[in-house]
Amino acid sequence: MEESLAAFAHTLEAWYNQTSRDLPWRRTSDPYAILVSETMLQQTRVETVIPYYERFMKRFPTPVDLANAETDDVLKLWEGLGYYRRARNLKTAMEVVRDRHGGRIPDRPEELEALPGIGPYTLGAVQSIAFNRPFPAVDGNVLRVMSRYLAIEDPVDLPAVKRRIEREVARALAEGTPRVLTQAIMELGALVCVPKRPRCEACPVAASCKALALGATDRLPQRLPKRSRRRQTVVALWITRGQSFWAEKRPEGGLLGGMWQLPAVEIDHPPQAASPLASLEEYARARYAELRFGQAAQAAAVREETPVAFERVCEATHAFTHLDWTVVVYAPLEYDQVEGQPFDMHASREGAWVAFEEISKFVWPKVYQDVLRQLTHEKHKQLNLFSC
DNA sequence: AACGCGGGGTA
DNA sequence: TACCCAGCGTT
Repeated sequence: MEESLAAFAHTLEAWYNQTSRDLPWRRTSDPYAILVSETMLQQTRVETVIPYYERFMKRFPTPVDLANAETDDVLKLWEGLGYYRRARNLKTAMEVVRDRHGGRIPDRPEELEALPGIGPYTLGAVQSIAFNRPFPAVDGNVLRVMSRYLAIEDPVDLPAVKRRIEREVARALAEGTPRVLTQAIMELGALVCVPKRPRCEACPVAASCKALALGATDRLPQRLPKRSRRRQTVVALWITRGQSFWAEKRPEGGLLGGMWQLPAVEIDHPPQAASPLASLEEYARARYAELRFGQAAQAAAVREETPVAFERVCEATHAFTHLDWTVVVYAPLEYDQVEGQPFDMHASREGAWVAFEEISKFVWPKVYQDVLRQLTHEKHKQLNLFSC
């Protein structure tokens, strides 16, 4: 067993040294650069990360640069990458590094692990890749590779299975060069030991792979069943004033935290509210009345007295991991005539009139980028509204 | 242990 | 469609 694990390590490292891809974060062992790349790579593909990583490192080359940055500027560079909490945690972590570690990423595991956003995987990645220490970094790739190599039939989601794989990887790392082997296992998972139809004929450790010997590569790794997605209809408002429209900022925590959107109502299916409104247009009217005239009873009264007609101007869908959105955008038809000049918005959260030309200064979720592209397409199709 | 949290590529 | 991706934090 010891012997086969050592062979596994050496064979894989030799393969990696010959065939590995040239990726930007592999040209350095700067712990900060490794941490930035590993954070971006969480649940995110290499090809997606590369341009984000390049821009990010150019703009925030050191921990202190990131610590001193504005959160909105950090989010702007993260826009489109998803899981925006990662960006906030990374900045917060670098504030700690600036204030308590002299601006250098700490190398002690306990100090590293205490930083927000650094979990078991990222701890292992930084320790092994940046500091060349035998800490296992077990991600989806490694779970797949090791569950096949060892023919582990239990679901890899189980903590006990993950612990076993971490143990095996740690032992392998002790037999080799951690900064090489950690990346070698992941590289194997990314290029050869892929989820569907693994390319076993190209695998350097096929000869000792138990799953291949058993003909089990197609059914491994086993995973626990996924839960189904919730569905929501989002009724959003397109309220224009000249060449501007009204937008608001989402709350800092939670889904798409701190990003901008059209004023909207998110409606569950089936409805969770005690008294759901009769139609999407009713939701649009209620939200609009709230914006114009303020909350609650006042809004309800005004809603009755000053009906406004709405036009359905655009629609978009978006699938999150845990949520399905159908966004329907309504525009009030008459307010411009009713109100020939700017009116006060009783926004319950931070809001702004956004000029079409200044859309790119704000941070938008993907689905609202789609919506805004549709709504501004005719006049502005020649402009690139979203790039920095 | 279960859930919330983005977006995109692939079969 | 469904699955999965260099996962983490909260409850």
